[in-house]
Amino acid sequence: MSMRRLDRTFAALADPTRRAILARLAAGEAMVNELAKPFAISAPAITRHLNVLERAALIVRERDGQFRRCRLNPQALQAAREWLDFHARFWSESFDRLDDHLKKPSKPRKPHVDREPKRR
Amino acid sequence: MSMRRLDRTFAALADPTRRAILARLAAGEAMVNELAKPFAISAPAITRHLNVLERAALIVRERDGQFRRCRLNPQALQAAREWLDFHARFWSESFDRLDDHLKKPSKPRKPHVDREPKRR
DNA sequence: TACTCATTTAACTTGTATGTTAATTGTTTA
DNA sequence: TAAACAATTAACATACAAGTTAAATGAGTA
Repeated sequence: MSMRRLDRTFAALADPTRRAILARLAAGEAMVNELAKPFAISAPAITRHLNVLERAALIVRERDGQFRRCRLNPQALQAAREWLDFHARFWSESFDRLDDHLKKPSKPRKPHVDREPKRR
Repeated sequence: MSMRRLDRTFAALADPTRRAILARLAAGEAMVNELAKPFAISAPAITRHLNVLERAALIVRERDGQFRRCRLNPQALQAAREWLDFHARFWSESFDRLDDHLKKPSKPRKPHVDREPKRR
């Protein structure tokens, strides 16, 4: 799995407009102008969001006469899901180990640091 | 769940350096200089990545003497996981419906007549 | 053909992300 | 106390993200 592909997937998901577009497409295919309706941004801005989603392989576009039909590519979420699922589990295990360690320290740690990190 | 929080989480995950830092931290706590070792970027750049991760609540930092100890916050992945899991399932259902639609046009179905696959 | 509609591209503006080096803060140690 | 070390902040450069308006492209229709 390519790092860049994950980069693109996560970056595409980091925008609320794009997540909303994906949520709409989950209910079924749609044309660009329908996807644009809920948003107060220009048509070119929508086109750019769709470009980002397409480059991330999250959607597919095809011409349909005068229109352009958009639909989801459900496989594209998989890589991101796998990364998250794997790490979520791994993190929990890491924390279980930390718990054990804190409950039964094999040797005394440094004394408690009673200081907050400095805030600016 | 807040949109902005998801924004921050996904944006933080969109960078390979930050994902590598998280992967390292999954193996256990670490000080900043240890986290910085694998990367050919300056210390301030690492600090900025850690700031992004902290603002996304993916990590926690605390001073430990001369050092600063970093560890994961495993809960922070949850919102992103939930979004992805929900949508991944929803997308699949969406595709199942599409399949049904393609396989069962309005006329009574004829079980052994297979339609051609979707055109590209 | 000319007109209209859907969408994209071009050109530009603005804000944010990511990196740098130099200086600063806070802690440990000689 | 002075020097060394860890990490951050300051100040700056550059690249990219995301929005705008105006023009171009491609398809349907009078």
